[in-house]
Amino acid sequence: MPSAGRHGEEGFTARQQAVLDAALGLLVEQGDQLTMMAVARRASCSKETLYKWFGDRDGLLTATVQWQAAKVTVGAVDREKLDIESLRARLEEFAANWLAVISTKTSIALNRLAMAHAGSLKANKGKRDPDRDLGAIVLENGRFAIERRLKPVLEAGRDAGLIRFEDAEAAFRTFFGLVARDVQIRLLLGDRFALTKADIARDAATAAIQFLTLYASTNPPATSGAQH
Amino acid sequence: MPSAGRHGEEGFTARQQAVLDAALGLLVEQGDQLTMMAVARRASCSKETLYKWFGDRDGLLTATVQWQAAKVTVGAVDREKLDIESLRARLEEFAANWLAVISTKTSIALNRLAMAHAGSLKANKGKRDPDRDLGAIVLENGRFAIERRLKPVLEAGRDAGLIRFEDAEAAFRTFFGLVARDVQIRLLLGDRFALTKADIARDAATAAIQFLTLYASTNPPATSGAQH
DNA sequence: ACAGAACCGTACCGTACGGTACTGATGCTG
DNA sequence: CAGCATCAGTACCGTACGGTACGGTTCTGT
Repeated sequence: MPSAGRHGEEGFTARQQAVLDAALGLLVEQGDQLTMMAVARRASCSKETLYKWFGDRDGLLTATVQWQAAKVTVGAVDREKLDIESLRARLEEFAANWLAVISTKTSIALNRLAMAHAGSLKANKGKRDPDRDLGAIVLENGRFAIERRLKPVLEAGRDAGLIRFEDAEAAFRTFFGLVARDVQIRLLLGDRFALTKADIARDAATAAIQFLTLYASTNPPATSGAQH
Repeated sequence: MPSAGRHGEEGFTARQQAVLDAALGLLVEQGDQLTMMAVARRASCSKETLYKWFGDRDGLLTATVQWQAAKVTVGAVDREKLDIESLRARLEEFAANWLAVISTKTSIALNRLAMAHAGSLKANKGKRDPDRDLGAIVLENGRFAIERRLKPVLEAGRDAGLIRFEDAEAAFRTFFGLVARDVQIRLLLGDRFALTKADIARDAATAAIQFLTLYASTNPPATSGAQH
C-alpha cells in the first residue's frame, strides 16, 4: 500500500527525466487525455515501471509539473546601481520574459492541467498536500516565483527614490496586470492569436512605461498609494 | 445518425432550463467529472431524455455554458453626459462588475471546463464549429462581451476630450489588465483567497483611477499612445 | 375514454483506462 | 558461468462511464 519508491527530492535519474519529458510532450500535444499506456509507449518503458517510479497517475503528473518547473528557473538579479532608465529596462526585461513564458505551448498545457486538477479535488476535504496540488505548484513556480524575483527590484527602486508605493505586493500585482492583460486567459481558452517576438517586445516596453507612469515618485502619491 | 432534435436557437423549455441548472450546479460542485448519470439523477430525468435533448455529453456541456452565458448579460449603457467624474464612476462600475463575475464559483467552474475542453480538441483538425467550442463561447461572453460594452464608453470619453488613445482595443486591454491583475489566474488555479465586497470596491476604484492616470488627455501622449 | 407521445427509472452493452501480474531479455556482480 | 536485479512488453482484471433499449407511468389531445 505505501508507495515504496518515493523519492521526495527533485533529483530524477536521467532515465526518469526522459520519461517525464515524454509525458510533457504528450501533455502538450494531446491535452489532459494522456494515458499511462501512451506515456509508456512514447518513453519506451513499461507501465509497471511508471507505477514503480511515480506511484500512480497523479504522481506522474505531479512529477512532470515539478520537472518542468525546475527547468524554467531563471537566474537571480544582482542589485546593480539603479537609475530610472536601468529600472525601466529591468521591468521591461521581466515583462518580456513573462510574456514569452506564458505564451509557450508547454505553459498553456500545464496551466490547463493544473486548473482542471484544482477543480477536481474539491470533494476530498483534508487533502491539501501542497506537493501534490498541481495548482499550488504551478502558482508557486509562476506568479509567486516572479513576485519573489521582482520585489527586490521594486524595493530597490523605491529605496533609490525612483518610484513610490506602500505595499510592494500591490505594486507587483499592478505590474502583473499591465503585462499579462488578457493574454493568458485568451490563450488558455484556445483563442489562437499570434504573439510574435515583436509583439512581446512592444507590449513589454509599454507595460514598463505604464508601470513607471503610475508609480513614479514625481507623480502625486494619491494615484499610486490608493491600493492598501 | 444526424441529431434529430437540434434546436439551434437559444430557447430552452422551462424543463430543459431546470436540467441545465442542475448540470451547472453539479459542474460547480464536482468539477469536470460530472457524469450523465449524476445530471439525470439530480434533475430527476432519465439519461435517455438527456441524449434526446442534447445529443451527447458535449452537447449538454455546450448547452449548459450557453445557458449560463445568456443569464449574465447585463444591460447596455445610454451615453449620458460625460465629465471626468462620471467617466471614472462608469469605469469603476465596470471593474467592480467584472471582478464580481470572475470571482464567482460558477465562472471559475465554467472557465476551467472551457479551458480543459480547449486543450482536448487539438487532435481533430477541422472541427472549428464556434457554437461547439466551449472556449470560444466563454471568451465571446466574457472578455469580448465586456469589450463591446466598454468600447463605446471609452470612445465617448475620447470624443469628450477626457482621455486620449489611438487604439481602443489596446486601451481596453490595458484596463482589463488593471482590473483583473492576477485574480482570475489565482482563482482558477485553486488559490483560496477571499475577495470580499470591500476588496472588489477598493480594487475597482484603484483600477479606474490608474487607467485614467495613464490615459488622461492632460498627460503627455507618449505614455498612452505607445501601444499600437 | 382512448391513443399516442413524452418521459422517468433502470438494466444493459461496449469500451477505455487505471492498476497489477507475469514472462522474458539484458546486464551486472562475484 | 551462476545468481540476481532491472525493466520492457504484454496480457489481464475491475471499474467507471458514455450511450442505448425497454418497461412502466404520466400527460395531452381528441
